[in-house]
Amino acid sequence: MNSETPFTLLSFPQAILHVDGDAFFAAVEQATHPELRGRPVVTGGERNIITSASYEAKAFGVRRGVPLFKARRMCPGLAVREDDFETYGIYSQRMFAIMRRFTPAVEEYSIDEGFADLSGLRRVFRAPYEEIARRLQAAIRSELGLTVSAGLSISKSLAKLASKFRKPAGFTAVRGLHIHLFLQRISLKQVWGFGPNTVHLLAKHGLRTAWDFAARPEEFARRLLGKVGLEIWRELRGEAVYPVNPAEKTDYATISKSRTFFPPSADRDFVYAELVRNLEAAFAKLRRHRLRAMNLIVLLREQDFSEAGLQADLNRPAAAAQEAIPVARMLFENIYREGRAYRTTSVTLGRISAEGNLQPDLFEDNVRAEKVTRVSRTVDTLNEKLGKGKVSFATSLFLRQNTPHAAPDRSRLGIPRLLIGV
DNA sequence: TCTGGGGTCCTAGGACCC
DNA sequence: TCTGGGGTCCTAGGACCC
Repeated sequence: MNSETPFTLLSFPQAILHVDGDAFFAAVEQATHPELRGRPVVTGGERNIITSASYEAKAFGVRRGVPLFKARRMCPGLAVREDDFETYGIYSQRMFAIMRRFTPAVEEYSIDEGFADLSGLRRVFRAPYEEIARRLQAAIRSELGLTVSAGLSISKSLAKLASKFRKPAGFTAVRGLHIHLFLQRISLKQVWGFGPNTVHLLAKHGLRTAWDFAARPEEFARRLLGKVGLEIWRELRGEAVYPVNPAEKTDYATISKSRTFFPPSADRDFVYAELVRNLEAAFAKLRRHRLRAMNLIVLLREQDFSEAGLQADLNRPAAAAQEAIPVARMLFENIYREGRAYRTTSVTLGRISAEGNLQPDLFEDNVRAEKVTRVSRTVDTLNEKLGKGKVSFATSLFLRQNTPHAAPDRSRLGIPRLLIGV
C-alpha cells in the first residue's frame, strides 16, 4: 500500500457490521411503556444526571450531561424514568440474539452496541451485504420495537464510524474505494480511540479530518502515536486489524467500586468508612462471579480532583472483604492526609482468578479464610432478601449512624450504575 | 460537558539478574 | 568496586471507551 492507491479494488474483502442502539435506554422505556412513545423521555435523574435522552427530547436540546432541572425547563412535558438496567440488559440480549440468527460471529461490545462479521454470507442469504445488513436492522426494529443505526465496512473502526454517520435508524455502507471520500467528512475526534489528547496532538501537526491522518505515511502514525496509533491508521485505511471477537465476556481483569460523596469530607472515620463500603461492594461482586482476587488498589480523590493511590498484594486469593481489611487499612493510612477534604474513595480488586479450590486445608489460615468466605456468602443471601447493603461491617455501618454530611439518596449502597455514551 | 462509575490496554522506567 | 550490555518482570500512570 502506498498513499496514492491505497485501497483494495474489492468492495468488501470482508464485511463487518456495527449495530448501535438509538438512545437505547430511553428507547427501551418507550418500547415497554406505550404511553411514552412519541414523547420526550430521559432516563436517570440520580444526582441530577441524565443518562439517556430520546430523540424527541434531543429536539429540545436535552442530552446527556444537561442537569435535570435545566432539562425540565428546556422541555415542557419531559418524562423522567429512573434507570432500569435489568430491563435494558434483557433488551440488549434480545438484540444480540437477533444478530446471532444471521451469524454466530457476533461481538457484544457494550450493552447497546455490537459487531457482526458478515464475511462470506452473501451466498447463504443470496443477497449482497447491504441487503443482509438491512434485514438484520429491520428484524430488530419489528421484533423489539426500537431502532438501531448500522454501519457496514471492511474494518471495525470504519463500521463504527459508518453507523454513527446517519442516526437514528440510519444505514451507511463504506466500500473500500470510497474510504477517502468518507473519511474526509469525519473529524478526528469521532475516530474510535482518539481522545482529546490525541486530537490535540494531531491538530498541532495541522490534521483535522480522519482522512488527514489516514493519508499520512505509516511511519508518521507509528512515531507519533505508537502501537495503538498505528493500528488505528491501518483500520482507517481498511485493513481489519481488530477481529470481531465472539467470545462471551465472563472474566474480569479488575473489579472496582467507587463513590463520590457531597460535600467533601475531612473526617477520617467517615472517609475510611466510605472506603470499607466500597470494599464490601467490590467483594460482593467478586463472589457473584465466583472469583477471587489477590491484589488491592486503594485510591482517594481530593476536593480539587487530585488523587493518590497505593496498591498491595494479599496473602492468598481472597473472596471476602474481611481478608483484605488489614491491607486496606494500611494503604488508607499511608494515603490519607489530615486536614485534606476528600470527595471520592475507590477500591479496585486485581489479579483475579476463578474461585476453584484452594490448596486443601494444609494451613490453618486457609481454614479461616474459608470460614470467612462462608460468612460473606450468608451476608450476600441476607442482602438479597432484605435489600442491598442492609447487612454490612460495623465500620461502614458508621455511615448510617453517624452521618456528618447529608448523604445523597443513592448512598443506600451499591446501586449499580452504568452510563452509555449517546 | 467543571468532573459519575466501571472497565481495558499500553508504555516508560526501575529492580534485578547474568 | 567500577564499567558494559542485555534480558525479564513489575509498577505507576496515562489515555481511552461506554
